[in-house]
Amino acid sequence: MPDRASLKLNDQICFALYATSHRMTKLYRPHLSRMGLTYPQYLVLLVLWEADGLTLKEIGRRLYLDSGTLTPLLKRLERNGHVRRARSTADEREVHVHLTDAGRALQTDAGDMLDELICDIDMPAEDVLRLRRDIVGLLERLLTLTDDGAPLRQVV
Amino acid sequence: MPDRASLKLNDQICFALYATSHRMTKLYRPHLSRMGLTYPQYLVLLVLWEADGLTLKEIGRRLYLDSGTLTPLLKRLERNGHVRRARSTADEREVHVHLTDAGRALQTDAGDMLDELICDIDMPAEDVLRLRRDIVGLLERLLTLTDDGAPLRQVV
DNA sequence: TGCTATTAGATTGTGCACAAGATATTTGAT
DNA sequence: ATCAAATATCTTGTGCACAATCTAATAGCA
Repeated sequence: MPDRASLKLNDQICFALYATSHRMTKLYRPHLSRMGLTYPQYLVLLVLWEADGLTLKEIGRRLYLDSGTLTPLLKRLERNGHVRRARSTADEREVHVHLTDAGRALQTDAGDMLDELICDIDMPAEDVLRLRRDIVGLLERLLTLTDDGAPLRQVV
Repeated sequence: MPDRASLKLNDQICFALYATSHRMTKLYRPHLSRMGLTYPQYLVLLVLWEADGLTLKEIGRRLYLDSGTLTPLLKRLERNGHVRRARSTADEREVHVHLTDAGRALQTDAGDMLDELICDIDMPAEDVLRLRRDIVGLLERLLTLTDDGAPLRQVV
């Protein structure tokens, strides 16, 4: 008979992820707050800085968020003057999201923020890169389990 | 002059943590749902299975959650018959949280769930352990920056 | 051309997170 | 003993997450 899984809190990798993710958000919060953003709003801007004018659907695909989360979030970003939402003329089901000048301008502030946070965390860049790569490895494994869309690998 | 930080979404370790944590919760959800629990409620039970009768304050310290999150969460756990809340007689400011028989009984189901999830994820135990240790290493670094909590007890 | 299925997004409802502020109890210094 | 500070919890308000459901637009096809 194989070992039973540990039920101790501090053995759970899911709790390590949960706590670390929230703590990281907490580190960003005061900086983002100064820019008038929340953390998920900042993620949307990261996406748009790379590819402006994407649809809600595509933003959601990249961030793993659905319309129930993004619709109100994008409305707040629009109300605060960071983006503009526009129905596609070609396909009126789609909503394209475009940066405003104000939204584009925040990219510089975000760069400054990241430089500062990286300095604060003060971990060897190599270690951070490796850790990110390992976490993404786990993420990809989870995606094959929960993504009912197009699983790359079938788990036996 | 040092390199500027990358603003690409997929270079952000914070996003890797964010996405992986949510995805992990998604993997737990159907199992927990069958047990009548949400993921944060399950975390509270993990704590109580290790040490029953803790105060709200101490549960919050271990999970890095404040009373604004825990008070309503514990009320739901109580409404669903998993725990009992009781003001301390010694110090009436404190609320001690005790497992009910039903709450204690869920520990067995949780063990079965974990065995199943570990099997689904199907990663070498060694890799998972190392990854958890590395994530906790980052967490502890973050705690020294935002610090108002006690560090995680390092296991193994 | 009509009908059906699919798709994109919006809405509703529940449950976290967490900041800020209120309340009640206890502690500690006079 | 008295009152100010500290402490534990509760409350309120904002903003995610996400399941479930709805609506409108489009695509596919007989």
